[in-house]
Amino acid sequence: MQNKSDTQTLDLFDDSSDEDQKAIPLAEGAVVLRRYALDFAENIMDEIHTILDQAPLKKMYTPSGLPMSVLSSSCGQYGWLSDQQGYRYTHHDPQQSKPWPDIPKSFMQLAQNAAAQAGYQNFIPDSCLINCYRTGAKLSLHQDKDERDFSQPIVSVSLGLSAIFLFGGLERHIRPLRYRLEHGDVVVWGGATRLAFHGIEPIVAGQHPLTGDVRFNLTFRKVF
DNA sequence: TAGTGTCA
DNA sequence: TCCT
Repeated sequence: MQNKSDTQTLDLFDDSSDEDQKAIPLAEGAVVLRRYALDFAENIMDEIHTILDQAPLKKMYTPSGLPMSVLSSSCGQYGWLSDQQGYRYTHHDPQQSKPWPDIPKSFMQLAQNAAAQAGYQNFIPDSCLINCYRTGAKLSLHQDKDERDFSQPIVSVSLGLSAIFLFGGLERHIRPLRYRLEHGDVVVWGGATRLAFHGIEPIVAGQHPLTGDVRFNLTFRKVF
């Protein structure tokens, strides 16, 4: 870990080899499980494509009408939506007028195991947001607070192109730590950090053997 | 912050 | 108010 140039940004640099699986603490209750999902990545991508056939990726707009750069879909009992009506979870994919696809068993197992590894037992998500990041796509610093249940953690799985993850504090003014998330990395945060501000810096153009020119992210939540 | 927003 |  070291500071970068004239900013006070805390940058975590990882010097371990690519195959190393290990837990890297970001804060109290927040950890990166490095390469945790690597062995399941091909299966996960197959499942993602099956889900997206049923519930296609869609560009979302903030309640103010501005476009988000990521493309989104969901699976599970609840799917996340954003439009002029606001942020919310629904049982149905409005574009398909049918329920969101189920969360595959392998996803449930991965999410539950990762949560347990991070110290959160019995995590049973009821929603999985699927975000697709193309070149330049980003997510500004925000909190996940549309859920009802803040006692359960967030489990985030990175696939394909890497991205700089921003992990801040409970208030927006706290300068976030920056961490480069790579294919197979899983981030878990909860407890005192459940409502931490977080985001993703613009994706740098690249190619990944499994996902091509994009990054996929799965975010598991317990909404209700 | 606060908003005809996708080029404010 | 997960955008600017």
